[in-house]
Amino acid sequence: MGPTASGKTSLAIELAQKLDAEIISVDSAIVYKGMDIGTATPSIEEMSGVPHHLVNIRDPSDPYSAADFRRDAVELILQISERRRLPILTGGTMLYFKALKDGLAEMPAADQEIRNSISARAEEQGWPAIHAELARIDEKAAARINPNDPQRLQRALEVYLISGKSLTKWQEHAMPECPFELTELAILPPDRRELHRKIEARFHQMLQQGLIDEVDSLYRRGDLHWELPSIKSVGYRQVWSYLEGQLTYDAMVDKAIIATRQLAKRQFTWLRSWRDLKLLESPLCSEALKIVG
RNA sequence: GGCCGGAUAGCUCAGUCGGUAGAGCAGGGGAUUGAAAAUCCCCGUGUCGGUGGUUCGAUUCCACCUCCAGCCA
Repeated sequence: MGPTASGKTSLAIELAQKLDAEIISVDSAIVYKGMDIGTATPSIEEMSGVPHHLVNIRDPSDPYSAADFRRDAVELILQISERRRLPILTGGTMLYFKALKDGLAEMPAADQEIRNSISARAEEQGWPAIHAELARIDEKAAARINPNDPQRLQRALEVYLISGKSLTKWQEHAMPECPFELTELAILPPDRRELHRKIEARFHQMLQQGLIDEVDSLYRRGDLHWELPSIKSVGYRQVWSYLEGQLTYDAMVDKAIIATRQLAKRQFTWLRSWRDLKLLESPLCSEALKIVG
């Protein structure tokens, strides 16, 4: 685990080579096809023959979720173990790690039509009205969810509309245990300013590698739009706005770098309170090997 | 050289009819159960460009200076 631009990918590959392991990506953007440059998906050469899983498995029009990840990761870990090899999970999507470790309560999956109808109502009546309705059917969820948080309000109401049972009721079920023994290792760069410099340099590098063209070919498909999780991801969202003429080139570069820094900050927040975490200050393979033991 | 604006938080700017000032963005902290690279919450002391003057008191009024932008020559 580690924030963006901390060196997870190359460390994981080096470890995998030394331990005869396979890599499972834990990343909500790397899963999408045709999104390689902006997600820093390792190239075939960088993978150095190490098998990678959950990379380029979804079309950007088809949203992936934490529940999808948990299901896929559990299955892959079992398969890799059967081959008598070690699975290494690496990435920066902390909710996915948490879903694997602590499980997810059983409940209905997302339903785009219901989401659309809730959004349409919010458009008319405002999110506070949605919050008020949620308070009638699920007092606990309404108390917990901020009235300004459309995404969580929508989900809580959606679960009720699909199943007739409140989110809180579903969450009262025991979470499934993690069926595996985990060694949890994180890179936590000690100098934020240094990480910020790396983030900036890396975005300029992505531009040189052809990020604009990559996003443009998604843009020109015509069936994708800015509300999709894929297109909302860091870098893609800003280049998309630039292609639409909403941002100047300079503003796009600025905003993309800022969004990446903010992503790194949220990743730090997850990691600071993570239980049982072994910390590395920099992506050093020898130290990591010692910890994995 | 003359005239006119401007100079206030890291940035863009508001404001103080004279009682030492606040938004947005950035940045920091936190939350996180099928969108999570998402979504949301909390956090604002800074020689108010410099030096003098008027005043009980000046970031605010006045003078000069410095720098930036515009117009005129």
